[in-house]
Amino acid sequence: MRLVQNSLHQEVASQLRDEIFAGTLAPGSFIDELAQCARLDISRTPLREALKVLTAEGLMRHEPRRGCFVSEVTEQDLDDIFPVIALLEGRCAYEAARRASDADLLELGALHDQLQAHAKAGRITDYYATNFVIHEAIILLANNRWLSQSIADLRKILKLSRLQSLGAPGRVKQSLSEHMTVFAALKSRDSEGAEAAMRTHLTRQREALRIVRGQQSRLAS
Amino acid sequence: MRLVQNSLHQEVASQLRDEIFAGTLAPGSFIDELAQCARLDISRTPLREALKVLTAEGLMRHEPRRGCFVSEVTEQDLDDIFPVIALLEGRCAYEAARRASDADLLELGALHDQLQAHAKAGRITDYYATNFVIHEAIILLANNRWLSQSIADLRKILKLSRLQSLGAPGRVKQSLSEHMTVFAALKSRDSEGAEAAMRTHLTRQREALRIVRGQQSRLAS
DNA sequence: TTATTGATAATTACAGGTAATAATTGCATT
DNA sequence: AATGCAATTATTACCTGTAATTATCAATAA
Repeated sequence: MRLVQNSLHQEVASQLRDEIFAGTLAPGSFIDELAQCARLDISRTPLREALKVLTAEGLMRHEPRRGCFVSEVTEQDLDDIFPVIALLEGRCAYEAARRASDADLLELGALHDQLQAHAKAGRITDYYATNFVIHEAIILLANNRWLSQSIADLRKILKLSRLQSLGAPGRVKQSLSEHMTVFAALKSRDSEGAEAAMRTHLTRQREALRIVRGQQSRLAS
Repeated sequence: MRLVQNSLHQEVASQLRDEIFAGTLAPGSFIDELAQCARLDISRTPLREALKVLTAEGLMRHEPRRGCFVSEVTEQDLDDIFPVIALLEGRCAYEAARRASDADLLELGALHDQLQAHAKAGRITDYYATNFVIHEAIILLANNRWLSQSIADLRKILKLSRLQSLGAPGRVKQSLSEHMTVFAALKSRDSEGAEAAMRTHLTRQREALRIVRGQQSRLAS
């Protein structure tokens, strides 16, 4: 039996990462090392190592002799990232259509039933959760470590900006329909159809997001 | 005027990265912290911070309480990575075909003349260099920060395994021809053609590599 | 001879101290 | 009153010491 506790700097990185995703550490905010050390009750070494990790992940930006700041995601970043994720997850769908076993498709089917139920009942949070699980499942089916890694890296940046694309009017229903199209293509082992449908889904996601953000900025002004 | 010297840990990370790419630090090798500190004449803090960065980049693997090891790239990794890069650089070519100005194409033309000259003269090293510049130029023309970033992340892993695809018989000539096809598509603003040609180029690169590696492993056994 | 256990040595992980640099504030000068 | 300079403060960057853990090696028992 081997019980290797994770390094403290990993734990700290994980903790800070979650706080960034939760918005507790807001984009642009400065990280006061001593304050964080006091708050987390650790010394400066593991904190600084954690900050280096988060910086390498793109979640923070480091200015020498000045300190670390939580990264900010611009509209331009979103415009850049979404097409790339669409490309990559499209490829996942393509591969998934070729590799998925009947058992895999059965599991996916159950997930899509859930998705449909959540949509019908208006349970947005649950819809988000199941939606996430479906995307993960398709990525997993592609069975390509580096494809997954690339997507995960980019999704981390998206997560930083805490998007709420389902807030757009009618978006849940539309999203569901797109998902069902992807799934139908997977079931019929139509790899190119699955790829195209997944790309469409993510492109529409970006458009829905633009609408929501447009509303929000209009409200703010 | 603002002259911010880079942090020591960044310098160290950069130095170690170069040594990994050069093969001085071989894949799988253990990093003795004290020995490295002595060699680089620094203390343990900046070294350890650098190791965290390289680990986050995927160039090293960290085992708690055991230390850092240079990552190893398997054939499976290559099989996974190349299709993803093909996808991403294909997209770059697609975008480049739409965005390149006449001046851009003129510069690219000059680079392709160089490439052709190096190939004809059998200057493999120069061919590699110009080939690299052309890829970079096309990536830049796509004008998508995160697309570039994703490619760079993956290329770092490839670089770790010090590939020599041009060692395959006839590969230089074939590679040149593929490049000219991409360039022709760019010149005629044929974005889909450019994308397809770039994908073909990188797929063939993987095949050439497989041949070279096959020969090498046969020699080794 | 091999396996297991205990002691020793080597090395990582974390803490805290010192030095260097950037930000800030107050004062003086224009 | 505003601006520039200087002194002070705050904070990062780096170094080193100590504790904790793992690996190594020898000795003993099966």
